[in-house]
Amino acid sequence: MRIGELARRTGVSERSLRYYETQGLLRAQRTPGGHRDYGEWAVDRVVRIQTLYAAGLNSEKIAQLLPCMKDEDGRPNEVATPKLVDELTAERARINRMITDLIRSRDVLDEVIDTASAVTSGPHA
Amino acid sequence: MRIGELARRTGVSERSLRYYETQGLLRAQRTPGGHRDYGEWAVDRVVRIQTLYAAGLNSEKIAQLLPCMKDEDGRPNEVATPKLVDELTAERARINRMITDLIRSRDVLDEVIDTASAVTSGPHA
DNA sequence: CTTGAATCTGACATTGATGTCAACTTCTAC
DNA sequence: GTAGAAGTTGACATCAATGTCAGATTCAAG
Repeated sequence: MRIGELARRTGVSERSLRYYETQGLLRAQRTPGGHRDYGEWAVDRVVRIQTLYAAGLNSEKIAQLLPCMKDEDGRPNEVATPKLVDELTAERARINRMITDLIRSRDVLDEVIDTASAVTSGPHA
Repeated sequence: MRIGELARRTGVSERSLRYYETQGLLRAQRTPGGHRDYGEWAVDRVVRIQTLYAAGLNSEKIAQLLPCMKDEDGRPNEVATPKLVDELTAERARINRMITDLIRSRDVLDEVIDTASAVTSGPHA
């Protein structure tokens, strides 16, 4: 498929897809005329990339991580080096802190929302 | 206390504390000479601000939200308007998506880390 | 062949909290 | 009162993914 279809199917802009390529996250075959040509695997790949970006990993880490993830054949292409494992462990801790924080913030929002709802619907006691 | 101490106690840079003030998030008394003078309450306030920033809320939302949060006296100063409640509900949904995503990413990291550990410690079967 | 849609590259802009630096002022301890 | 630490404002830089635009090329369908 070409970049437009991949963008549509993943919800990621063409701009970003091209950027991923420059970051070594997403390779593409080229047509004789130079247009990118992606296989079906690209959809999963882009979703993975997005998920990892959302978790606060940067391009470099993702580029190192992707080949260590299980592929559609159920096995990774590479195994993480000790150095990478260290970095990923640190990322994991950061993600845990982030989750804790998000839950705390969500609780705050819930409280404020609940309070407002209780007031606008009128005191019941 | 003055800005240096507040920065030290909260782990937030003086630069950021001044920025919070411009965003209407943190008020300060001033000494006759113009130096900021914070009460004890400021420590909690800054921690809250940080937590909300970490959850992806921007200054404007935080500024609206803070007065609706329970204070040290256990009751909010303001109640969220319906419009704000709508926005906060949207933020809540976003936060939930973010948490889901973070957990997924954490699982991925765990898998990669476990795989690498299993390999470097030698296959046991 | 032609035409319009899609894609290409490259450059520049944006965002928003924070870093950093400069020049000046205030505070505090002696 | 003086020195040095700490604070003040204002300006400019940064980061990293993404938006946007321009000009040129390719693709696909008639």
